[in-house]
Amino acid sequence: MAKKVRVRFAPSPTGPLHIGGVRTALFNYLFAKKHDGVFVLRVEDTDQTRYVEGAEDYIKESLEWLNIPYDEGPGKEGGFGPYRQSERKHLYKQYADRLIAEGKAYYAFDTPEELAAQRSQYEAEKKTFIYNWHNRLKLTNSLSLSEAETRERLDRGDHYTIRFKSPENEMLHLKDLIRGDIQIDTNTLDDKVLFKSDGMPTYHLANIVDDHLMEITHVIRGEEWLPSLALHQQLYDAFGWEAPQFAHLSLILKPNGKGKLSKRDGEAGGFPVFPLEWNAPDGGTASGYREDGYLSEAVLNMLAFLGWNPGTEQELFDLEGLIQSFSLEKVNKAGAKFDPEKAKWFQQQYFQQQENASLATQFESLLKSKGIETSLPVSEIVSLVKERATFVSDLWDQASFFFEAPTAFDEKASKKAFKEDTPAILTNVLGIMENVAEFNAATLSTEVKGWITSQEMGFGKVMMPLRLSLVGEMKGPDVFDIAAILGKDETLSRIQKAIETIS
RNA sequence: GGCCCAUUCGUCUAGUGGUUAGGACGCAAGGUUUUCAUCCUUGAAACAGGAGUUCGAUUCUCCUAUGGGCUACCA
Repeated sequence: MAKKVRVRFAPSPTGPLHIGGVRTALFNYLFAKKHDGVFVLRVEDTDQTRYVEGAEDYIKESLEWLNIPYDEGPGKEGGFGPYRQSERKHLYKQYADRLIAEGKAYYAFDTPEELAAQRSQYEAEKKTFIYNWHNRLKLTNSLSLSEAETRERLDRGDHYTIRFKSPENEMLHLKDLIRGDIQIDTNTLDDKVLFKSDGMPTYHLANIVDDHLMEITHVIRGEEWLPSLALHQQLYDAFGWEAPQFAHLSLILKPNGKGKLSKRDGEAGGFPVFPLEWNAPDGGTASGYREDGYLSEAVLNMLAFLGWNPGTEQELFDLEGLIQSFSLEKVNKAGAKFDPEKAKWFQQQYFQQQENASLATQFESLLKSKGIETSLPVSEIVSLVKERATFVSDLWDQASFFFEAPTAFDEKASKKAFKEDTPAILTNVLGIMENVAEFNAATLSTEVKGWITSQEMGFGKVMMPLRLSLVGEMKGPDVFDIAAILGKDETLSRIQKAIETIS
């Protein structure tokens, strides 16, 4: 029987979660649910110098908003906790020691300054500095030092790191679920630091130990980790552990220009790069999809299609549909440029599916925030202008004239619509509307249009000024629908006002 | 510089050893709406280049180019 699928999303709490990270979380979630598995959140906070207050909460809130909750993680014990690496600190050292005892790792006493000096010297000679078999005996470590000297340094408390002893002349055969087979010559690999002088493990060690201990079966992570796959595989082998299967996701790139999507691109292009608005402890801020009015379903759908597609022509998927259709084989190898326009299109699709009543509630609170109290039927207004909107905020742009009478008339439109005979025409319309049997759209329409026809006049001569009187611009739903909602008094008053203005 | 990964319309992508290379976003034109938007129809738009394998390559192999990632006691 196959092992129960367990995947993890392992972000570092160094700031807000970027949509690339969100996509990684989503793919992990989809894969887990597709295989009836477990989705684990593990916080990788081994670098104390980069820890940012609030980042962990931000990550949790983002997953919650997107409705992709973790099954196990901080606050949700599942028998494999704790789920913060800082709380697992005591676990790692013994594994590093074990590697040393078996001759697979060694102590290194070089200071960061010494290494930096080595690197710049190599660079000056146009050579590449790699801390590995070809020069490790020329550096300061337990391989180049005598046993007694190593002991002495350790005993007197010298700072040290523990490095992995990368083998010479071996060809590694790695496997990636998305990319297939990858071969690496170990001669090009360096002896990575496994354990830092501050007593914390590096990502590499902590990652392998935790994935093993947490019984992770599939590691789905960003492509930036592909180069360390060789190290990780060797670590599993060194410990004699069965390695999980790996899948590396391509990166999300800038909409135009070079490189991966960054916070700056969002600022420059006027679109969010983060799921939620972020207010950093140091005062920096960044906009988020949620605060910009996007529906979480739209963001999820949009993100899923960045680097993945179901192989059919269907593009709109709810979460359940994504779970059913998802497969790692369908994930693309190449990086995808982010397209804010397509993101908007997804939003528009989902926005149109919203119930009028639900939108009306949201619109009402927006109106309230603008200090507008109204007795008009908001739900009806929403149904009239909804198809012109993509966000709740667009509703205001499309319907503000219902709540605020026009104070000016669009210049270009006025030139076209307001002619010498316009006041006389509007006065006639005013008379018709005043005496209409029932003030509703259908009756209004019949009466006014009937009159226009009887006058053998062009429709535009009447309809354009009428719209301008009520709306102020040449936009919006059917004029008679507008008039009906506005009510008799307000409609007549606006027409009256227009007549006065242009006379 | 070294190592690794990638390359189909402007963008996201489907696809196959023989196809009119399909869809979506965006763009353009037309229609509907006597407004605007929506919506509908149509259109322009791609297999990076060069070798090789093959009767035949966009599809397989190699090289080149381009793009991306990594190259920290960061993750």
